[in-house]
Amino acid sequence: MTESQNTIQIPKPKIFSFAECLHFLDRGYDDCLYSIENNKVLKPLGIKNHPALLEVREENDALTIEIVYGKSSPERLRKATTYVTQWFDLNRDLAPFYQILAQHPRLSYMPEQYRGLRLMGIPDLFEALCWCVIGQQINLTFAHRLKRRLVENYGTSITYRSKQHYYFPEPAQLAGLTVGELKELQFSRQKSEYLIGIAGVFADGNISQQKLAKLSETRPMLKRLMEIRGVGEWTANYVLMKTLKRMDCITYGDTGLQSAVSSVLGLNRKPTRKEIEDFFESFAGWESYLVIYLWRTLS
DNA sequence: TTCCAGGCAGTAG
DNA sequence: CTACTGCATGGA
Repeated sequence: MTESQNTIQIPKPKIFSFAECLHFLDRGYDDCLYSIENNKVLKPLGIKNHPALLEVREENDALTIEIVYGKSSPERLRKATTYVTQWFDLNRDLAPFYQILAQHPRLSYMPEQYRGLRLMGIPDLFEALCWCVIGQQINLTFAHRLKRRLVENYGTSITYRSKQHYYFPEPAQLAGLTVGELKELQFSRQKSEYLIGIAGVFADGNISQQKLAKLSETRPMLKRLMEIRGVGEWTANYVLMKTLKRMDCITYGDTGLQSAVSSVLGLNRKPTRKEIEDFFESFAGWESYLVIYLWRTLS
């Protein structure tokens, strides 16, 4: 590898559709943390003090990552590869999941219909938790608007081709905010308190992605997360599937999930917790993916 | 106008 | 344990 090289290719896994993944990223909401144009994704890479902008695109049998802004090096290309691999969940073999789907009386259409859709992650735990709090109990359009205000006010950015590309703010940047400052951005008092509190425990090192990962199993991770004020069962399950890639998470209470399950079961009402548990029973070890695929039926 | 959205914490029984 | 309520705002 030469010093000037600024691209690297990742072989595509067996069951993978870049188009399905892009469909998720670009399903009509205004996300401020990446941008999509001509089937290419632009994303600032989270290496502190060394800003870089990645472009991810599909080329033949590979995903190509190009560092289009900032210095490239073998080390940074390695980090970019790790990041994209987590983001697109490239190291997972979906065949066992598709086998279960194929046997399901109502979901056997999914392996074909949504073939290659991956669990698109949020590799950073702090960002994932904040995003959950922002999204709690409000519609997704408004949630994206709130996130953009937060990011544009308190995050750093790089400018590339006269467009700004933002990093999510660091915990320390949000920990010092006041409720009043966030209320000016139209955050509710409750959301403001939750966000500032979460930023505080991250800034203090009280909790971290590494510490959480050391708990090694889903249940203690859920318990630990739910000790944080503002983090309930929905949020804890959401971040475990999106950030730590736990495969056995069900976002109970999620209105979208309830609506999808209700529709599949033909209930005409909200499913009970037990009905959701029963529905997921044959998907042991793939619950998170089933949630993602059920959400896919809604968009 | 009314209802509710990818919830949570607090309270009452 | 379950059931209920207040929170806050904008979309549909």
